[in-house]
Amino acid sequence: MLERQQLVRLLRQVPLLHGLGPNDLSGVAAAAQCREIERRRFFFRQGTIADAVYVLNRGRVKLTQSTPKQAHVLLRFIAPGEMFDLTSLDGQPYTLSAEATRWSQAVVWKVPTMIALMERYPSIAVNALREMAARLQELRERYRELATERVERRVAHALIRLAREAGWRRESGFSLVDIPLSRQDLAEMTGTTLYTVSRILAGWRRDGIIESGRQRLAILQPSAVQAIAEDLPGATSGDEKPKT
Amino acid sequence: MLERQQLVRLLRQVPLLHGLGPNDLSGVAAAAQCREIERRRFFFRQGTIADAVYVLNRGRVKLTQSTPKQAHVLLRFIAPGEMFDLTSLDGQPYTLSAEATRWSQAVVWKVPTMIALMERYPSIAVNALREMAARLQELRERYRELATERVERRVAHALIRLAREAGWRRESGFSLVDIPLSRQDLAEMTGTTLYTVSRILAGWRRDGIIESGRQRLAILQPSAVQAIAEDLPGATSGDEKPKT
DNA sequence: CCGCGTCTTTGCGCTGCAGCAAAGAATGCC
DNA sequence: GGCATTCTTTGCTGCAGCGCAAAGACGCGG
Repeated sequence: MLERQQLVRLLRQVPLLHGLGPNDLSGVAAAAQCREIERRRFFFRQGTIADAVYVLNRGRVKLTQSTPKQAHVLLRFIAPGEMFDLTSLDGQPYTLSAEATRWSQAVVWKVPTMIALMERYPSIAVNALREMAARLQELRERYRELATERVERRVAHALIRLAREAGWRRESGFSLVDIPLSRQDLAEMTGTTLYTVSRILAGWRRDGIIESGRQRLAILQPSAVQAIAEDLPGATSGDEKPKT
Repeated sequence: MLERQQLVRLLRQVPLLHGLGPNDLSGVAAAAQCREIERRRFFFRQGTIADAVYVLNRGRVKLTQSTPKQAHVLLRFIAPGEMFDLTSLDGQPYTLSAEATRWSQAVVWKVPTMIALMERYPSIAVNALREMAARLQELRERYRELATERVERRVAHALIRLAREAGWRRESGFSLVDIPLSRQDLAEMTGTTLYTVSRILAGWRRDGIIESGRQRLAILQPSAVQAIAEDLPGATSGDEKPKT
């Protein structure tokens, strides 16, 4: 658990609370609770009542949605400082689950508390809007991809996003060390199957574009991945497409 | 154009402004502008700077996103009273286009103006958050569908949503009269092609589930559409699926 | 009322990808 | 260190749905 002072210092880094002065922050901190959970445990699960707003402090969280018949979709990862996607302010159930991919710590406000804080410090609400707008934007983009692009390109896009959000720059390219990322995960991010993902990655590995192992992945040639994601020349997947 | 009084009366119906008193509303109205456009014209287009927040007053608006290579995705329709999805508060370009499907009128605030209003009347910001959360929720659901369900079921879901948002109840079922809805539109909503949509609708028409013509569509048996959308018994598409 | 443009239908061939199955790797646990 | 578990790879088969082509229906404007 955290001391008040420590908590305030942390909250200063949180985009949701940008623009608040030290006194304000202290008030906001006073209304917060703190939760820590182990790897593979859930901050909340789809179906339970959405009664709180979460901001991740340390660790890494995976937001997923699942269907009655056990098909899962991986929506996004949350990095420290980010707010978990909020689903409802009206006591509806969560429509997604938040699972820690490793030990994680989050700051939590009850929904009515947070609404009161927003009424008192409107810039919190505006910050939240910004963050929601950005999420909506990204999801729309992925939706369009899913509707219009083939699998290989979607996987390439997924890697680019992951590298941006959680990639460590190395001598050559990026490695995605922060997140244990299985083929299954990638499949659930891109709307395909683990088999197809495995085949695609195998191809890229043969071409020296990536390096990959069990739950690990490194991008050796970011530009090549980019080329596959867009429709640039230099895409390697076998057939060249001669422009007429 | 509208008189101030008339505008205030209209704004009273707008969810975004719920909770504001008459004086507040008058102030909000004073900061607003009004735009009217013809069918097939755009309130704004993807790529131009997002400098305003829109609330539809009368008419019907279609939000679409398109790729460099002319593939289009139909994100949603906006009904009177609804806020257009906001894409950015920071001077980024719009990532979608807003086209009137018929003569439409919208109330418009410049982004900095709206932010100032939100700082002054925080409940506007909270209302906006609610609306954004709902959008995000729906989009997530559609994303999951696109990733996990087959085309026929996605189309059924699209019809259900349309009926809820814009359907007129008739003796039997619903007719979707408000929106000229082509096969192409439905395809762009569900991530498929107009051919496939046409074939699916033809099948349902044979089964008496719907009635459809050029840009028109009526649902005769809502429960049958529901049955296809979920996996209920009574789905008609040829093969029964005997539960083992 | 005719002709033209737009929307819709349907036949047909093709392919990207799903989805078993089964054989490897890598890892963790006792 | 060895066994069990979990993750990955890869061959093979099948089919849902894409997408061309061409004909038909509808509705609008003149």
